[in-house]
Amino acid sequence: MVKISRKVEYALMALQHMRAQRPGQVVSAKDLCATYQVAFPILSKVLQHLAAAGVLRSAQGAHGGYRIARPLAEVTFGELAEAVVGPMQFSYCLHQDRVRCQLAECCNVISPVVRLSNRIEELFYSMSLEELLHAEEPREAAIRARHDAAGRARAPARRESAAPAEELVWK
Amino acid sequence: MVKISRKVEYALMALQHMRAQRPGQVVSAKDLCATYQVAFPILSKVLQHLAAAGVLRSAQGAHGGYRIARPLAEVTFGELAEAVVGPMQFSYCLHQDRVRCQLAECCNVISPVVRLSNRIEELFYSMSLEELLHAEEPREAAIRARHDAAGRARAPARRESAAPAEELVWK
DNA sequence: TGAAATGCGACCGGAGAAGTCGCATTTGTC
DNA sequence: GACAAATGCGACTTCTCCGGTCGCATTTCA
Repeated sequence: MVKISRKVEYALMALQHMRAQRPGQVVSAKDLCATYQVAFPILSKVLQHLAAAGVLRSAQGAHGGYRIARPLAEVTFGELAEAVVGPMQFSYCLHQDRVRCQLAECCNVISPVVRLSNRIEELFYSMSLEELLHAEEPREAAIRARHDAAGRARAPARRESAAPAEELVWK
Repeated sequence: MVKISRKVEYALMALQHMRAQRPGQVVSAKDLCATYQVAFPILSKVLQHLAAAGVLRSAQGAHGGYRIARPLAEVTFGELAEAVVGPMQFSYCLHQDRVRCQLAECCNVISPVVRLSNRIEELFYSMSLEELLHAEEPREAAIRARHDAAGRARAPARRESAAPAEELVWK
């Protein structure tokens, strides 16, 4: 009855990855897809939503990509979820106009359901992404390392030698 | 991404109703359906699950029905949800054998997802039904009163006069 | 000018939830 | 003993939403 949306998992995966990059380092959706075996269009859309919500910053064009826009300690899980899957509707009861809930006339649990929804919402908006993603497990570090090595092999020291990484920072 | 299942709402409705009955008073599924405009088979199944979980006690046969088996302060929302919709699966990650998650090989968010799931589970198992249903709103009291009045009209003082309510308590 | 990236909207298929049907079983009452 | 009223339970259907796909526009670097 409570399932974390796949899109939210993808968002966490992307942020977990970016969190460990050098500051200002850009990661393209394509790269992330290759590393984590996710279909491009869907991960792409997730990243776009995160960018629209101000969690990521995007850069179009060649050598574009995404990077973290705000410290993850300042972003809550609730914000992330809402950015990726839209406003939360915990219950049929709570539809704005209540038009979808045919029980409205005789419902005796509106206040309990509201109470419950509030508790869940509080939880989500009290957890920062930093708290959630902290303490990367060895397994997770290994995956990222593998990805980074592959990236260097594919584009041998191009960015690193031709231009300092700092030039990739947005102005 | 988090929606309270309709069945859980039905369970809360039934408990909210029974909570206000006299101790030992039996309520039939049919009566509840009539009051709250819920299809009989589905509400019936919800009540059966609650009975199987020990939250309600059922009595078959004529004048049978359901009543609350344990003080609601001792039953958590988590128990209720699990009874009604089965064991919670917060994420694709967490399937026991992990066979359903094709990302397992390269997933870098297993620990965050577990952390998140635990927080939600803690919340659900820390809320008692008493806490959730307490302080019935005027609106909810009115609905129950309407139901009770209708019940007395349909079966005029039969149980009340012929036998004390206490005789309906399970032995 | 072309390649590489994001941005975005329309569409499709499948899993799971909600709801339906039908029948067996139990129990009180006449 | 027969009947009525209730729960018990499993198989089936219907529908909604989510994950995923496709295609094209736009931006930017070299």
